[in-house]
Amino acid sequence: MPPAPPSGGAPAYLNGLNLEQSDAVLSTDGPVLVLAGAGTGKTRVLTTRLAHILATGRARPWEVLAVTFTNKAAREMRERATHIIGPGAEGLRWLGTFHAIAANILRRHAELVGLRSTYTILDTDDQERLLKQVLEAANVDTKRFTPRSLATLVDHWKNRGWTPQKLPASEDFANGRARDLFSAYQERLKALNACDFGDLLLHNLTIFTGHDDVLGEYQRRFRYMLVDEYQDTNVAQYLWLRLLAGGTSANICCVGDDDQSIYGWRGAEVDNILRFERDFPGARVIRLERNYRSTSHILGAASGLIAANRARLGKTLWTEAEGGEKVQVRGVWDGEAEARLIAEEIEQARRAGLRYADMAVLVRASFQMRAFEERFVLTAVPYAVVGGPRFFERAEIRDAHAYLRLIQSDDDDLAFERIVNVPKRGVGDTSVQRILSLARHQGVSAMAAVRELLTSDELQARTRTALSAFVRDIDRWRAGLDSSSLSALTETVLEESGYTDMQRADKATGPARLDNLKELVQSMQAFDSLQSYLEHVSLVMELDRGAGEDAVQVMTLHAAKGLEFPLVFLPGWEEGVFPSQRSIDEKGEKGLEEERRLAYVGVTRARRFARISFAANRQVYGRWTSQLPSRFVDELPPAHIETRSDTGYYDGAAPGFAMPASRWEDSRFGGGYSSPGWQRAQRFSRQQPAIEARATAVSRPAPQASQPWAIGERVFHQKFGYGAIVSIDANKLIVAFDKAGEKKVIDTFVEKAG
DNA sequence: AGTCTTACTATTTTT
DNA sequence: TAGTAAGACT
Repeated sequence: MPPAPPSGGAPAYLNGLNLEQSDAVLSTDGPVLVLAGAGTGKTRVLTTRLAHILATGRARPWEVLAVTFTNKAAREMRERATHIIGPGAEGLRWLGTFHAIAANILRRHAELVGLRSTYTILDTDDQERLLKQVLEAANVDTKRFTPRSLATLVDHWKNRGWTPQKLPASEDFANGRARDLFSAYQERLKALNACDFGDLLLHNLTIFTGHDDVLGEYQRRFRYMLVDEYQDTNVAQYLWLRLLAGGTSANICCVGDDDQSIYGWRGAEVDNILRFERDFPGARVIRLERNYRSTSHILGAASGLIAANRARLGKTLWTEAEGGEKVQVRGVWDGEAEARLIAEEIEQARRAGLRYADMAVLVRASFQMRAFEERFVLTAVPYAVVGGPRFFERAEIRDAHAYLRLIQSDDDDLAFERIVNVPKRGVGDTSVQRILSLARHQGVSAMAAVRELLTSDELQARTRTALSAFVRDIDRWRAGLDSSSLSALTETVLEESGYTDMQRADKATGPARLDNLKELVQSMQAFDSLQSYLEHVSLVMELDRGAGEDAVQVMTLHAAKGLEFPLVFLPGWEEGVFPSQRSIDEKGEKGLEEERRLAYVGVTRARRFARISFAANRQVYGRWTSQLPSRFVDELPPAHIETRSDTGYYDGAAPGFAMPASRWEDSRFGGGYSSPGWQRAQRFSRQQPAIEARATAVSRPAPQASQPWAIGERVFHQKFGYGAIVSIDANKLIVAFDKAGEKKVIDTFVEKAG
């Protein structure tokens, strides 16, 4: 603990905060909603508030729950809190992302939902493979009903807090099989001792609502709660927070900005923030409206734009930074001309003293990036694409992880399937199916099934040799876990398995993949156990890689949230592109409002200069299309913009797009959830035990009762044909086959003849 | 088991 | 247009 502030004087960490900011920091008790507009010092308020709670002894570090959405935000909060109050902040065990904290809680109470504390967290790729198996097992046409679409749907359900039992009848997939498929998937997860991202929160809800004692323990522990980006919370997260808050007088502080809610498609419910005062009657609402980032023209343009939205709490941003350049709006002939123009302006800005890293190109969708990349390469403008394909989602990284997961545990069937024949060892599809079928019949893991099959004649000799070597390798590497470092072990595994050789043989993509693997091995040096490493990668899907170069940042508008740049380019403001046609088609007026918030986020990223542009023609997926300027261009207040059109494609007034005022019915949560939320959560809690009772600790389906075999009995085998039983040893039979001779087989593969 | 060919699809993606 | 994924073919 740092020394108490000198009596009478305000603590140093309050210096430089404006009135509203310090109000938000000092109103520690009771529910508080901080509406923090773009650039108003939100992070500073949040971290200072956290530091203040600790510094004044209101709570000890482990008694504060502080949740964020991203690992980056969590890291930043921890660093800044440590900066203010020193090492005392290190005890902040409950500062992290929703998922990381929920995963911790689930580890402690896994058995209450039928999991073991060693459960694994599946990523979206594993999730889709598993769903594919579920769909195939249920004879669903996976062409018409893709695993991916079901994955999206399941995610959506879980985001709403729905278990299969709670799934509303209105939800459908594959002609009325939604619930069955959902249930089957959950059963498979349990059998694998695994859960997906959505489950982390959902299992928490099941535990909290079914076990008052557990919930009570956490409610007492968390004396203060801080929630970042509240506008992005989904229903499950909302319920989770409500349960932990324990009542309407909790010391909960939610910080957010309804105007920056851009993840509705991910399940975020702007309504959560809009109804905070109803959820917590008597809550303090503090608005941070003084902007420290942008010039008044930029703020004016952004404010005018967002004013067209209906569903908002309303804030008026202001700044003392008067003047500056007006937001420039330009029309060009086509996408190529747009890229050329922006590349030129980048060089101009650089001659005027800006660094490349001070500039960003923010696009709606990644297909827009190509034009810029091509132009930047041509004109030697250094650039960096932020986001893009994620490191941990690359095939080679996932392969390496699959090896490690299998070394960690024989039970990881998904890992087994992924790498049993990578690199090729001559274990074909048929053999793999045979293994999995045996595993399922006996209720054991695939590895166990392999071990068993090796003692029989079921597999071809060549396959058997290959699998036997594979099993021996895995066992040997596992034995090496204790004696060598994780990164050394991984190198050994990649080398000895033949994986690196396989990549070396691939002249096209091999080198890049080998680089990635090297990087992976590098990043492992920070970990001392395989367990902790695997846990880390499943929750923190990121790798800090050397940024720092002076380069123009190219990214999507979504990726830009929370960032700021002196000069921001906003290309592609055309109807259909931005706002995205699909967004409007799918979500109507709500979708449009979210697009508008995205535009608002984009404009407010700029500190000094914002340059909006649109093209009359654009090549989309190889097809030329004519574009109209975005309705958002019309909505920009003329006083804050300056339109320039060297080509005459823009005459200052784009065709009007009079949108009828929204009359979209607010059918928020599929019925029930809407009012009042707290009572709903309580009711939800009463119903849970029924589900809980079913979640017994069965981790694999019960083995099938073994058939009563008799010596001399005639049997039929898929591969060896007819024969008679010679001897019986538990589930292994020696059968004298009419054609194939005497073979040792496993009873699940034979049936009684005749 | 590996290679070639064809068909399909294509926003945003905090964990 | 391009990139992938599944199926057919050898």
